Amino acid sequence: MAKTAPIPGTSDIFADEVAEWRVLEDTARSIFSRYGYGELRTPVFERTEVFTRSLGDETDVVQKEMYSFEDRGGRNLTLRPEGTAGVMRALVNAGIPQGDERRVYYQGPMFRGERPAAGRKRQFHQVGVEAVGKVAAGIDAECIAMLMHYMEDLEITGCKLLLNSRGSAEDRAPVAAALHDYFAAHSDEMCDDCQRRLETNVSRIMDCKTEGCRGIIDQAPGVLELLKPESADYFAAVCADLDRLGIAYEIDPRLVRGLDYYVHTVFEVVFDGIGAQTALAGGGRYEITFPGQKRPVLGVGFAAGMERLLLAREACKVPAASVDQPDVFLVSLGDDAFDANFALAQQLRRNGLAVGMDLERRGMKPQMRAAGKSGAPYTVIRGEQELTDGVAVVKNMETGDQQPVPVTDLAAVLSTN
RNA sequence: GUGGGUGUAGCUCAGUUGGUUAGAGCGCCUGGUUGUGGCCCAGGAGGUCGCGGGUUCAAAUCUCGUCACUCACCCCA
Repeated sequence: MAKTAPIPGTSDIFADEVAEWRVLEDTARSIFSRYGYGELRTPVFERTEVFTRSLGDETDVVQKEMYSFEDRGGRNLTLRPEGTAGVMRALVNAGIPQGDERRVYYQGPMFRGERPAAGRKRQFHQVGVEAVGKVAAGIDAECIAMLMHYMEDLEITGCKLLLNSRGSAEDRAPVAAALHDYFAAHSDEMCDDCQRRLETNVSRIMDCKTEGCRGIIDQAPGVLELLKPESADYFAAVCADLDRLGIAYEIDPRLVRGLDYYVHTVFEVVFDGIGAQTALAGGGRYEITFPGQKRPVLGVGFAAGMERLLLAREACKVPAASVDQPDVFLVSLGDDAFDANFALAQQLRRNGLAVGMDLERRGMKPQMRAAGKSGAPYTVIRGEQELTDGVAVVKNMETGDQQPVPVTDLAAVLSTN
């Protein structure tokens, strides 16, 4: 059994579960297209530098979570740990005319070598969107509204939208310096982790849950107050847009995202009840500079963890999507009827019907059991008598009513029911 | 990478202070006279007790190791 188990952190997804995945995918396509986003499918692996350059060399993802390998040509490749970098690479490669904008969404597997836990896999799936190019100021709020629209249609209730700003690229150094100064002054009161973060990633300290650090964090200078006036104005405009769209949000100065490319608006949708993980989706505005490109490419987007959306829907008691079931189940009495039904099944399928049938040539009882279990609303029964009469008995499995129907009319009769 | 919990039938799990043929429910198969599912009844198939050492007359049970699953830390979707 262990030998056939999938690699740790990966899983096999069977039909009943796939039905749930389809809900996520279909809903995404339906909603995102209304906002002008079309699907983009990019490779699951890229040159490693596509990720290291855009996510940032110092981020945890790049430092210890990437599945990297060398291919036969000696190229250093990496299984994508997130979707944005590859999407941006593809759009840049395709070329975006000056002053134009591209809107795409994507969906598919991502890979990170972390220790698996509830809502965290090594091969996990994200559905995300990116608006790239000349991203107008209004896109931040529109994009967030679309995400909340998605949550709503997925019937995920009780989730919360957190909002913050990182300021512009020019804000980053001064803000980090200010935070570093503040926390350095209190370093002796902080936990070991935060002392380490002080040197590696100051902003992460804001996330610390340790009792002793909380007091210090609460007194820390707010990131928003440290921003340049233009950046603060930008953030205020995004908030005003959200108010206009009727989107509820909570400004969380402690919200930090793990990737370096974010600027200005960052947001996260959080939900309690899927283990230790709380983030269902996250995103923001970003800038990525590719080798050979003079200017950074701008974008706004988000990604949602599909496994987590599934868990959240479960926690919200959303009824499971139904799996595909046959429209009709064929039951045969005797070898002649079996042979006739074997051919009939094929014919009905060509007429667009989903047809089930027991191929074991068993007795009628097991066939009827199989018919009932299949969930087919109708059963078609044929024996010698029906064959000579050129009819088939159509049985309604719910009411138990049955009627002889000419075989030539079967497809039509079953299709209308 | 660091810790905790758990590995017994296809699934969910019992298995008493180590004791010989390892159980239940669900599911599956066959029947309950002629060609009718769900309910009920009877019977049946199915297990290297995760794997490998050790202790013992005797190990599913104790011990060590290992692997897997799982939860949490870290971090994130």
